[in-house]
Formats: sequence, structure tokens, C-alpha cells
Amino acid sequence: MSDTSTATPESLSQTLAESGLRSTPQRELVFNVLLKKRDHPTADEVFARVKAEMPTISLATVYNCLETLVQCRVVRAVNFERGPTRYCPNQKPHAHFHDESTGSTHDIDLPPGLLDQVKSILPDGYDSNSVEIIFRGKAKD
Amino acid sequence: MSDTSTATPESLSQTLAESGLRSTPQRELVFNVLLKKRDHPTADEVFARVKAEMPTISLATVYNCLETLVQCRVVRAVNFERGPTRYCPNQKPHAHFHDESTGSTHDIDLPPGLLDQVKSILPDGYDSNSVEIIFRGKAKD
DNA sequence: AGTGAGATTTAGAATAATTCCAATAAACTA
DNA sequence: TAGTTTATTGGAATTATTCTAAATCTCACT
Repeated sequence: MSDTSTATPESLSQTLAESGLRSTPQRELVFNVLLKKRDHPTADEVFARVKAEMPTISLATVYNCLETLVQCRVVRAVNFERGPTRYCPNQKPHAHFHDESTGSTHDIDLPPGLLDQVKSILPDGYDSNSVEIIFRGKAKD
Repeated sequence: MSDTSTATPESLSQTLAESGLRSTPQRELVFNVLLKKRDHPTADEVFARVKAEMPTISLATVYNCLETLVQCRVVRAVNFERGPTRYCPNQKPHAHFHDESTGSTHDIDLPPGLLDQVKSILPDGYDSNSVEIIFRGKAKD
């Protein structure tokens, strides 16, 4: 069963090219690290994982790569309060559940139409291009 | 027509007392400043407005007061990406619309039941105590 | 009114995440 | 392969916020 909800490593260089950006070993590796363990890591955590494979990479580059991937829309940046930004390669429409006791983040699939329904509460004159839904609480397990 | 959606200045000292906290001129003033101009100011902006009336107040105190008001649930803290936290005395259930071209923030009233409906998409085992909805886009005007 | 305990305020130092910068290196193009 | 553009790098800088320790205030009790 193939997963159509995320870009594949193979398609990354194409996606980058479509935005006029270059495929580099650093960008590929940062993306692969995000795909391998989908636990919404921070830039620091991505840096640590990436350094294991490419010890010479710099933190600034990790920030640059993450920013690039977000621009290309193959990765989403997620924020909770003012905590460090977390990164998520899930491209399906989804909400986030932030477990306040563990600090962990879970993706919540959205039923089709929910985002449009939520958008429909906007009064005239509001033109929204994105809706974000964040739950906070405690998740079993 | 009275506005029941926010605590009144008069009720603040009572609300504070209920949490075992003292009413102080600084806390009252910070709260009044938030009520007077409901444009989701940052701590720095609150500091500037408050200093006009109480020139000796410190930024640390403004942070402390805002934090206290948030704890008492008479003020909500709102974050967009990693920008500075903004403060909002609207206690009605509402979403936020973040205008990306002006940086301004608008409250969007929620129809009754919407939050419960959104919460109902959570799978078993997720116990949420708050739902936040953020729109991004362009608002007319 | 006076005293002590605890709460609050204050200025400045410290922190954390991120961005900026200028130099080097790598990648595409002609 | 030379030249131009794009990307990476390490370190300094920035920003919002929190921490710290001392001074001040408030309240309850005498």
C-alpha cells in the first residue's frame, strides 16, 4: 500500500526543481530524517539525527533546509505557544493534538469537508488560505 | 447593552481573590489597557501603553501581570508562529484570523456547538481540554 | 499603630530559538 | 571549464521571554 500523503524522497528533487531550487545532499538528508521518524522533531532534534549521518552539517543549514522544505510545501511547521518550531512531513489535511503531560504531538486526520465547514464561519470580507486546528489535552498511552 | 464577554475592571479584584491573588495597581492597569484597545497587543505594546499612565512600571512586571491574568482566565494568550505572544481579553469562544498582509488579528465568533463538533473528530483515547482555530489570509479593509 | 510573613515589583542578567552575516564551497550554464 | 548563481558554514547578533535577588508592598494579627 503506497502512502500518497507525503512526498517520497525520489520526488523531492523534482519538487525542489519546480520551485527553482537545487537538490542538495543536505536537503535530501533533512527530508529523509523527517520521513523516517515522524515524531514532530524540533530543529535541534533534526540536527542531531542528521549529524549522525553527515557529521559536518551545520545547525544553520538544518534551519535553511527546513525552511526550504516548508516553502516547497513538502513539510509543515507546527508551533505550540512559544515552544520551538516542530516539523511534520504529513501532507494530508490534519489537525494537531498536543499532549500537555508528555509534550508529544499527534496528527489527527480531518474528515473531508471539515476544513471547508470551519472556513464557512468566516464573515464576508475574510479570505483565508489556511486553517489550523490545535487540540490540547491528554492522550491515552 | 452590557458586554458579558469579558470580565469588567470591577470584577478583576474579585477574580484575583478567588485565585488567592492580590489586586494591585499594576494588574488593574494592565487589564484596563487590554480592555481599552482590543487589538491583540504584544507585551511590549502593553508595556508602552501602561507606561503612559504609570511611568515607573517595569517590563518584567507587565510580563508578570499578563501571565497572572492568563492564569485567572480573564485574558487569553495568542501565538502566531514564533511571533511575540499577543493578549486578548475576549472571553467568548472565538477563533483568530491572522491577516498576513497587515499582521493584524481579528476575533471570529464561533457558532454554538462548533467547538464540540470539531472536538468530535478526535479518536478514542484523546481527551482535549481546549481547541484553538487559527485562520490565515487577507481581510478586506 | 507595629510587626512579621508572604506576595509583588523591579532592574538587570541570563536563556533559548532563530536569524543574520560574510566567507567558502558546490552546482548549473554557456 | 569559466563564470554565475545558489547553498553551506561558523559565529555573531537578535528577539522575546524568563530568571534572580533585592526592595517594596499588603495583610493579618497584636
